[in-house]
Amino acid sequence: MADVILRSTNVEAGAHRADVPNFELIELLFFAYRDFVSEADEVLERFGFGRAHHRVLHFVSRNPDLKVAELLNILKITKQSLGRVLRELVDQGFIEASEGSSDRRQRLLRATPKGEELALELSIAQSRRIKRALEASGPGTHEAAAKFLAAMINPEDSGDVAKLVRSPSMTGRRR
Amino acid sequence: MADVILRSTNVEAGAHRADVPNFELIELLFFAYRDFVSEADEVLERFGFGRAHHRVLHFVSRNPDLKVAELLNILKITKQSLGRVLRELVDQGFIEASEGSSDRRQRLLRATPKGEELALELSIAQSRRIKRALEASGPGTHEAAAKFLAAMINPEDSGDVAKLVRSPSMTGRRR
DNA sequence: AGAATTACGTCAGCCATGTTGACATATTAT
DNA sequence: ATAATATGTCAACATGGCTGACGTAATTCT
Repeated sequence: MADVILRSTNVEAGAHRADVPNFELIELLFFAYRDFVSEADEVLERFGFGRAHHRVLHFVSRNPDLKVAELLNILKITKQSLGRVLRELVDQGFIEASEGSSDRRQRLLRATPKGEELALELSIAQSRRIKRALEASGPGTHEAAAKFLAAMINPEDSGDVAKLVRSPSMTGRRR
Repeated sequence: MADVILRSTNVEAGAHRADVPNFELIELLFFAYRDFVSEADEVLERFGFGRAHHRVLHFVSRNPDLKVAELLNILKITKQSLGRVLRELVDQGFIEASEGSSDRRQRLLRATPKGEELALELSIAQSRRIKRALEASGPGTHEAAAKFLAAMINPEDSGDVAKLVRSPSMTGRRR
């Protein structure tokens, strides 16, 4: 399989302690995320969906009446890219859109029961992996990991994200 | 502390505690990884490279004389996908290939000095974010985060990855 | 009221990067 | 000698990003 060789020297003579790259976490993030996102693939395949659909469905499901602009801000993609997958999700009855109450230009997105079901199935699959990982690590790992990951997020977004992660359907506008 | 409150709706009446998805970590992983990988984009753009080039260069740089098959196993992509980006990296002098000593069919990949320089620049940029995140979190976060992420990796690969990540310059052969 | 801005959608095309399948070449193993 | 292996390559296709341009309805500004 992967007979892998690693080496230690990568830091030249004058390199500062602060400049020594943390290869360990760089690589662990890569491998962990690689396997984490692939977790849902089989489920998605049953519906002819890809990872883009997963992301959209997830955040819509978690934030009922999410506005399109907010979703774009979360995903950091263009409206054209979003448009394609969102249209498929709406056409196939996983997501529905309603008119904004105060502002009728807005489309408020929410998952249908069918959409909720799929979103939940996907979340449960990914959560199984997380649960296993947390159990394999020591106590307090959950808090430490959450803190670390939250601190990895761009500070401009961390406010929104904090709100988003902890209190869904709380439409926070930014700056 | 990551004061996070999971939403209680979304879990039907009969749902087991074990089936309550960990939305917090699912979303933190998404946001953290999103910003983590985007970190290197500006640097890569200077060379007309994308994230695929980054991944290839990173693992080749970290594992001199890496075999093509090993690289494919790390990245979990097809040789055709690898071929394109690898060719560009070789053509432009960031990676060079030599004949395998014991098996002359193999191509042993390693970064050139130019390649090492770029790989290091990219790693340092990503490590700055990691360093900041660790400093913002409590002591012991580093170990906890590493443990958690390692445990998130598919068990079939975790052996390889463990070798890869933590024991540089160790010509480990397995299975 | 009229003009400007905003929220959203859409058409068209391009690019990066993944996929499958088939086939070629050299080298090594049986 | 034959088979298996390591790698490369051609061709076609899918997914999911992107930019640019333009349209429409609704809201806001003056």
